[in-house]
Amino acid sequence: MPTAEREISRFQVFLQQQGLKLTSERSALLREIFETHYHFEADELLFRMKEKNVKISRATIYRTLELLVKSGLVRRVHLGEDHYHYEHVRRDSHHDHLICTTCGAVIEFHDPVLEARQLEICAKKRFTATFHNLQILGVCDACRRKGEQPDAPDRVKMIQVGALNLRK
Amino acid sequence: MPTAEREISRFQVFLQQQGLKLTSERSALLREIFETHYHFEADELLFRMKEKNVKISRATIYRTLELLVKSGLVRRVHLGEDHYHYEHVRRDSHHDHLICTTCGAVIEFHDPVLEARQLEICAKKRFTATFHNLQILGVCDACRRKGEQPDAPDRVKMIQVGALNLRK
DNA sequence: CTGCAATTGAGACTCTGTCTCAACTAGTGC
DNA sequence: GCACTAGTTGAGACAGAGTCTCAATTGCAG
Repeated sequence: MPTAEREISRFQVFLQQQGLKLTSERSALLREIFETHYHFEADELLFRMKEKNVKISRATIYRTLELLVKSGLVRRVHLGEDHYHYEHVRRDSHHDHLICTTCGAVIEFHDPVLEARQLEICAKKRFTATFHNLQILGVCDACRRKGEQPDAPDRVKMIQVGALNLRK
Repeated sequence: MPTAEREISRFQVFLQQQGLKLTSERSALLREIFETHYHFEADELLFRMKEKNVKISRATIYRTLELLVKSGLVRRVHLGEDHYHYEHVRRDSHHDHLICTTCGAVIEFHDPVLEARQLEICAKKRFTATFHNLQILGVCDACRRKGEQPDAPDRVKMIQVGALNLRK
């Protein structure tokens, strides 16, 4: 469903509020982001734009991503361990991530009970939360079935290999 | 309480299991880490070692930190937004972080209810969790009291400034 | 005490992300 | 519609975190 138009107009409103302009580069990027699913990285975006013969510089990508994060249309998430990852925000559907350290799979989930408890904790500490970020690292069902090595040294090696996989 | 000796021997056991060696550099680093409280960064460690006239290269610091993370003596955490932060693990006292985006303060907390719920979620998804990482971003009590600007444009600016502060 | 595998340091390298500045536009006001 | 100007762009230099290489060194098993 290539309906990035709604998001583009939301972005335009945001830009106008800040006295900024909607350029062709910005809308091209937004279109690319909202036509793709799930998570992406800044350099991946640069590559995809090049592939489509849309000329756009790295600086502009980073600058636009910053604006998109501020506008709330895109969210920065920590997935693997490395650098930033981004995900577009369709509605206000917040979710967290289970990350398989063996195959790198990312499973999204949303749990109202968890969210509510977090707010309770913040209230107790007189902390005004604006955002949170939860990753649970471990082994997904598929990977667990494949390799069932129980002893300690092997497990360490497995984590090592998993980390490498994560870095793509 | 400068009792890094217990951790050093735990590390040695780990190293031996892996067929690795305990060098003077490694124990010096471990001592430094366990004599300090709370969070630190790799380059900060490099600087502190230089200050103490303990010669140790950047490569060795990174290599040792990797081993320490694998051994479970040190944990990698995402604090601000940038790069890695580390914290030593005294016992198995896991905790999460509230991070003030205005002043950069880090408040640790631990909540068994939250942990239990996370395990329930993993069980439901047939995911075997080994570790998790939760940061709640927001404004701490002190910062909230200081600046009480309610209107929208200012809030955006505040978040912007907060992000800058975080980067030290 | 010896041999050798593991480790170290120095510095080159990579990668992500930021900054600069001259050239270029969006879009407001006329 | 046109001109003006503040905001934007691209190219590439730059910065900082982290990794890699390789020759020299060292821990430690035998």
